[in-house]
Amino acid sequence: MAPRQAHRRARVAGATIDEPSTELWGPEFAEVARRLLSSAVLCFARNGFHATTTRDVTAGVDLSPGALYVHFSSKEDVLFAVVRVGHERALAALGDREPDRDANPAAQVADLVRRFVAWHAHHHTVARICQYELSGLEPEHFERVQELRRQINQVFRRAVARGLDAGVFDVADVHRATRAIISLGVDLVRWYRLDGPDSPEALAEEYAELALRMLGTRPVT
Amino acid sequence: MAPRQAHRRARVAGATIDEPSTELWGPEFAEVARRLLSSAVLCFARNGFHATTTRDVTAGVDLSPGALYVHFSSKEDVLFAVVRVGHERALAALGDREPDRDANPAAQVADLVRRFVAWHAHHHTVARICQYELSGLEPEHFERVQELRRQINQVFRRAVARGLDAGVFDVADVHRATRAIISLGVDLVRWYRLDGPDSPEALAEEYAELALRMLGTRPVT
DNA sequence: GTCTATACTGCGATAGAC
DNA sequence: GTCTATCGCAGTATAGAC
Repeated sequence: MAPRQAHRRARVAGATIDEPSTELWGPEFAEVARRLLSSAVLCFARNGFHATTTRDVTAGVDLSPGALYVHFSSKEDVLFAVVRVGHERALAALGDREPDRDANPAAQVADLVRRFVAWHAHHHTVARICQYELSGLEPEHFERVQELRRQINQVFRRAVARGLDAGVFDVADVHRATRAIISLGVDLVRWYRLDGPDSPEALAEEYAELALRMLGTRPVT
Repeated sequence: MAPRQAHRRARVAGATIDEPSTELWGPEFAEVARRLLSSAVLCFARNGFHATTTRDVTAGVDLSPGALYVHFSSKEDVLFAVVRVGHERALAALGDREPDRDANPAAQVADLVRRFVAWHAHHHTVARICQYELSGLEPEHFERVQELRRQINQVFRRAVARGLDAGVFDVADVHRATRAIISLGVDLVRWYRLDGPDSPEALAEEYAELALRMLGTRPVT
């Protein structure tokens, strides 16, 4: 068997892992818990949930192995916190306003794509865990996350459906079109890096235009 | 701690796992090795590489735990075989013919997308491991796989560049456009199921059209 | 709330018979 | 080439002192 520790540290699977910001977690968690979450995000993103040890997580914030269990009930509980908050923030980033009935549907879809892509680019390390590590969740926690994912899908689907009703989109099926748009926004967590040539906002703008093209509309200003 | 075995068996992370075909592995592997690989694919796709035990893999083909090591040197060696062959087949599916200089660039890109998407849909269980489990590879093996991924990217990039040179595409940047096209083809492994409403060929056709739209071209027949 | 020490489990890999 | 049996160890989680 290969030396696991060295092996693990070297593994990044091609993705650059940027430090997640501690503020992301909000007042729901105490200071130490927040730092543990950020350490966990780095570890999970680098090596995956199952390859990460509780010692890795605590060592990242200079605590002893046992200290984790004062703040979380298990390693899975840490993962759930990361994934739940990640999805909640992504959903919140889409904006909580009711869609304006009078606004241009194409502009609204473009706006959603911009928000979604910019959030995923900014928080691509957390978002990566939200996409890649769901298999580490216990069934009940997984179900809670699925519900958030359904809500995110619904926001996009409604916007696409409105444009289709208004006759400004040229696609055969709402679900399929929505799926393709979200695929673009999700897959960026696989390759995006903050120090690359594309700022989150530039990528957001590019993908908003691609989404409109896929929907069969010309860009709107 | 939760009961791990029951926990593990219940875990599918929302994706349907279809049985991989044994023929995929080709004559490179003996019969028993091929069956072990197919069992491993199922286990890895369901639970992830690290959550899968060598006992899970051997139990899937009614062998004793130790039998695995007659055919593979380690669990990681099994993963590498799966991921390497998966990438080789995906690359081969793109076709080995040199691009026809006289052919319509748009038609050529559409053809590549069709082949890529159809392969990933047909073999979505293997393809899922190729996208999600790279972090389980040792650095040297990971590098070998990266080389195959570069070749796949290059095939697409060349085709897009040809169309751009010919003036039939309306995009600012070859790399970015290629990236978006591949994102669609890759992300389907996250949600695709063979018993769903879209056949691999139907999805391939849909995505070929979306690719042409993103490139700023009208579909060609 | 953090520490040190450790109990307990389960897994990767090997040994040796057939 | 497959089996049974097992070694060695890594890793989660807990106990109990401070």
